Amino acid sequence: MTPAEPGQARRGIPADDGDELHFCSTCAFSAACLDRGYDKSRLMDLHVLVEHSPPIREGEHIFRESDDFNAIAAVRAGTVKTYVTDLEGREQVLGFFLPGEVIGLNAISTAKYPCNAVALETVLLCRFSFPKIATLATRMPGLQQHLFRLLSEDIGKANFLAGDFTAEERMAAFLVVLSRRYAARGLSATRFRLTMARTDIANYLRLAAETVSRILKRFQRDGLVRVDRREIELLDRPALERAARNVLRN
Amino acid sequence: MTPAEPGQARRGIPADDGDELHFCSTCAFSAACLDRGYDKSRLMDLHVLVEHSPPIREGEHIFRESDDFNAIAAVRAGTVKTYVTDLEGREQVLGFFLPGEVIGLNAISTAKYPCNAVALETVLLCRFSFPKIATLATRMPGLQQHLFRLLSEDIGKANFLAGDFTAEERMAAFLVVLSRRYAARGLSATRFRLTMARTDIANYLRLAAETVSRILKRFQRDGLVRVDRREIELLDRPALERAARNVLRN
DNA sequence: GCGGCGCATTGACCCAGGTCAATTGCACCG
DNA sequence: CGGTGCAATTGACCTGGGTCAATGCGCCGC
Repeated sequence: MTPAEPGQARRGIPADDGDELHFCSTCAFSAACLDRGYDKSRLMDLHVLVEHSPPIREGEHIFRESDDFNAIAAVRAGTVKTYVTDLEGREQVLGFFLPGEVIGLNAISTAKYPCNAVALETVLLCRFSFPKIATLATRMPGLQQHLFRLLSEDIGKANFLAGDFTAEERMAAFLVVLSRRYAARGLSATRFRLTMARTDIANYLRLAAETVSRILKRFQRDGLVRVDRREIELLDRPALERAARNVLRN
Repeated sequence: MTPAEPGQARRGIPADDGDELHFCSTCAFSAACLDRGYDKSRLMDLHVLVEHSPPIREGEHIFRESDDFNAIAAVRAGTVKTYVTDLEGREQVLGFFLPGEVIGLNAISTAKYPCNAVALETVLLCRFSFPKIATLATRMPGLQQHLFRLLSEDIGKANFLAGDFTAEERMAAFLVVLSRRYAARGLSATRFRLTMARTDIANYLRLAAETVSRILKRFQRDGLVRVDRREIELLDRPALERAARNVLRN
């Protein structure tokens, strides 16, 4: 079972025999199901089709480009990086996935994973066979709705990288978004660990690693953040939000 | 009813009274339903929940940012541009939608349209109430699958803009993709009309309009294309594909 | 403690593409 | 047919951020 995380209660569904039907607290589907009431027999269905992965160690791949698609997965612990490599073998980071987030959604259309996914630290997953969860969704409208929403959300996330923003705007937005995502999981919004290397951040933001260094240094000089190796503390959140406002638009 | 288009047969489903249940030939859902066999009563359901829009003239909006989301729509004719405006009022073009393509999918997650959609020429739509089509999808697994696929596809399209590509790569990829999309609709892959202004292309590709001009001119000088106002002919498709290979990765 | 490794930082330089300012050219119109 | 207006083009110049090369620094094994 998932270790309890700071600031977040473990979720469980009382079954009528007094036992509890446990969902891992970070699983992206537990909240959806709990929020809409449930039909116990169907939650059982959902529970049964989950497969909790053994720990995946740093550097190990979860799937590779053009592998057959069969399952989506919610990250339970750790960080997953997705990337593609271009024809010259250069890596292009597509995204980072934190606990509670779902990987593999972009594989549905082609039935092959269109990118690689690798663990940046020890990772635990909940895997869901996609055919099975889709079938189940036909009987659980709430689940279907949740899947539609997850997919739709990911379309919107594209804008983050798509705009022609300055290096500073990108970096600020990256930090603010990370902070929000950690906060949504009940972790600190102001102090957290950058679990990815500078080169990965740079690559993701379509910047040079050198630029990331320089911008972080500038942010630190201006009192926006304090950085120590991979630990970061956001000191002036409003200023960061302001710097990111064109990217985040709210 | 939709006027027949060159190179594409009109689709119809024979009903047992000898009459035909017509789907507009460009509607994104007709193919999905026809390809998987059908249950006539349910196709009727789908047919009934379609609302064919009256013509929307150039410059008219289909929806605006933060409008309540209620329907997705397949483009039947014309081109739709989606865009957002940043805090300084500058426009950011998110995409162009040609006949057969579906707009509004990125609105599902928030229940509000996250962008504006405007007609670039006279546009005809098939609107589908989203709650209704979602409900219907629970009874038509093929339709649900199709919706999942459409959504998943749009996630992938993001990469197109996300990479750090050169102006030349972007422009070449834009032309190749347009060509493929027209070809998929049975139109010419080598001669077509750029239905959007240069500034829109530039904005979409995150380039300056001047750069688009210069690149098109360079392509023309090198014999890759012939451009006349908004008409374009692709003369050296292999060279364009080569120029776009890093973006398209295949 | 020492050497080596890999990530991160810093500095010097350069260039793709942005910006600004004209100019062209098509379309529409009275 | 000249005038008006907007999109597109062209040229001159500038700069954000990339590239390259060197250096720093925490960490690990020995």
